[in-house]
Amino acid sequence: MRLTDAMRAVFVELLVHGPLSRAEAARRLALSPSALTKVTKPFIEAGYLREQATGEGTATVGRPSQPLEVEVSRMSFVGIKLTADELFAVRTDLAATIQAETSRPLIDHDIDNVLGQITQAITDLTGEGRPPLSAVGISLAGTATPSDPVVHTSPFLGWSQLPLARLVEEAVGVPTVLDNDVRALTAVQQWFGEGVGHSSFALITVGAGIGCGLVIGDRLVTGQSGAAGLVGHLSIDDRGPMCELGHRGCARAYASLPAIRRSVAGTLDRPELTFDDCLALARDGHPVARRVFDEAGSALGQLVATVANITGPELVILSGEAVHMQEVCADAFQAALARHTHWTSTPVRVVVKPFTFNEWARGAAVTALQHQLLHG
Amino acid sequence: MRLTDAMRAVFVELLVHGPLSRAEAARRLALSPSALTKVTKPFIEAGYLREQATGEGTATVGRPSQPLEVEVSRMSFVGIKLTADELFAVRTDLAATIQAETSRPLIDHDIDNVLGQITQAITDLTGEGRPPLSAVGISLAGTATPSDPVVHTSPFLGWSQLPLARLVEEAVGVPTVLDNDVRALTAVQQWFGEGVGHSSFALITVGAGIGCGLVIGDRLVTGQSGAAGLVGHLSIDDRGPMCELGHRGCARAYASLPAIRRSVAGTLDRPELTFDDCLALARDGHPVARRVFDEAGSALGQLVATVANITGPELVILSGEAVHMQEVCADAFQAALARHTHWTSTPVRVVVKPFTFNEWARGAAVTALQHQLLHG
DNA sequence: CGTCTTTACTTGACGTGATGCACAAATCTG
DNA sequence: CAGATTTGTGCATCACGTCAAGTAAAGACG
Repeated sequence: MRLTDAMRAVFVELLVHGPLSRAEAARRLALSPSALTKVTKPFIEAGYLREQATGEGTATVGRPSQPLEVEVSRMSFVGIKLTADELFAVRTDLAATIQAETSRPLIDHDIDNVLGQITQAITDLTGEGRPPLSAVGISLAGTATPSDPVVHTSPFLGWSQLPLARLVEEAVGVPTVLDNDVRALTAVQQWFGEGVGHSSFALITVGAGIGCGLVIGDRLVTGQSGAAGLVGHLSIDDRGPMCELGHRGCARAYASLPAIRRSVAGTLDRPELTFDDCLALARDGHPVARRVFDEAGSALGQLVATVANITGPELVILSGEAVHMQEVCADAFQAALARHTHWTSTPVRVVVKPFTFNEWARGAAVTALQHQLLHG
Repeated sequence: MRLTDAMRAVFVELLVHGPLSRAEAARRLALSPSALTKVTKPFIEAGYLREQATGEGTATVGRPSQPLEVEVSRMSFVGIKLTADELFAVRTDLAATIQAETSRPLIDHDIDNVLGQITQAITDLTGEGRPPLSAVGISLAGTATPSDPVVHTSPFLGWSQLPLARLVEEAVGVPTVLDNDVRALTAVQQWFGEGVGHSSFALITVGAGIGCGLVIGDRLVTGQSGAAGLVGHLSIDDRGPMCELGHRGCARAYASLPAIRRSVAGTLDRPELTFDDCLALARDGHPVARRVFDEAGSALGQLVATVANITGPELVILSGEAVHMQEVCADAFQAALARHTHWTSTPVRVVVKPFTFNEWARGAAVTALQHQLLHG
């Protein structure tokens, strides 16, 4: 089935903005109603769209509308997140709902072994009787972009100039795209999360490091050779704690999960404390933990304000493995956000999104999904 | 003459990327050669395009190409920059070349008086025998955007909710657009300056304040209600000089023109010193001036690195009334840029653009020009 | 209870805007 | 002077979306 621009636009609109009547979709996309009947017919015949059971709910004048819905099970995607020592994979449907997941350790970084693990994970997730796999997405920390199938340099995997997407594509026989991990998470928010309905927003992730993904003018910002959103080492002040690169007072020294844990556990000389232990101490009012989390919140607030001042997003989404620290440092965060927001603006709206680790792999799946629907 | 998307694209391509043969333009825009004959014919007939005199220069096989050139005198624009106490206006042709300029003091901020000054300036610049005025652009500090004809709040002009573009449009009878001053400068660079050929770049201006304009994915970034690029109060450190809002070590306290002058003149207790006097002292190795300019350069380097880390531009353009201080602080600038650039990236390429004050008004003209060609 | 109004959807004729193809034009190459 | 090569043009064609007209399905109303 050859797709026109209008067909793609209609399908994506229905996928992202839920069931819509033809009339409503036509209004939103500035198309004629007749265009919509024409455009949707082949999708319905091929089973990609379906007419919703008439809800008989809203009593309104005129002929009742016939909402169209994407048949989300009609396509299937696998997303894979690579870290230095483990591989996480999920299978999702068209709505990015996770259908199955798996993970496996990476013994070494030899490309043949990793490739084997990847193909194994994919076959595990896509057995018999399931909708055929449409595309695979792979995300990793570093400067990958979907428009380029090769990993140029990956410090922690020790790869350079590795055409990973092409290798996987040849091994599995399915289109494969590569992307930066934070950008992949941003793609999830853009189509299926808090970003829906916003033409510009920023996603800030707090976890092992601090990341930032940007959507501006409805487009995910890539940056030159994939290097945008590098906020981890933003200078907060010049007297604070030190990061592993020797930056005093940089954002990840203040607010990353390992830095916070180290700071509390180190000061108390209790190396066994986990991050959540530290968080519990702060919740109980322990002065050291409180101070560390307050400073982390302040650092994050300043970071969010800086990103917002520069890019002017409608919304900032906070997420990552350590977002739940907001429960103890929200006040410090808001104070710093207000203090560092440019005086002519009001502080940007911030929403906190809870985070589970498989979200990383889901991001990779959404990257594949977007690429397939927009450029497939 | 009704314009199709392709016609607009071809015209803009020829305007921005200089004379091009039909064949070359067709390749760049992914159109068929025959489309180009068809598209360019009405422009040539109406006198907007012209076939260049055959240069007989480049000896190459095949039929020689017939480059097309925009007849830049065919349209005319006026750009106006408003400051608290003066109005600067220029008239330009289609290539944004300044044809005439004028300025006049603003006695007060009463809207009728200002409107009178504006219309007077426009009639001064557009006398008899000149190509008819196509559009007017007005730029001012603050959060204006071309999509909205009203000045919502302008702190230093004391206006709020003033539909300035509509008023000028009614008074002069020509389409009028409003924009932020730094964004207008960025538009000049995008189409007629260093930004040509780059799909993403940042413009940093250093003058009375510090501004930032962004182009990402070939689009000028506006930000929510025009609030992007607010880098002036970026925190550089927390011990440095103080700005007028009481921020310690913020960028404008380190690197804006008045702050530098105040810092040198104040320390030396010589209030008569101008900025250029201070610059001369630094050039001569005066320890106080040297230190102040070095710190300004460092602050700017850190600021540029921060913007580049977040948005990943291909290029950063430095401009503004005080850029020429680079002649004494380039080393400090480069060192700070390298130090604050994210470790996985190489420092962004920076070019310094000399600046004359009428550039502000030229920016407004280019805003009008872009708006006219893209949406007129 | 029938008729009117309102909104949703469908169908086929039509128009617009770009393409493909054939061809002319203008140069260099051997 | 006969290819080779590239540019530019005219015309048939085609693809994609709009327009106009008509059908469908509900509530509103006398």
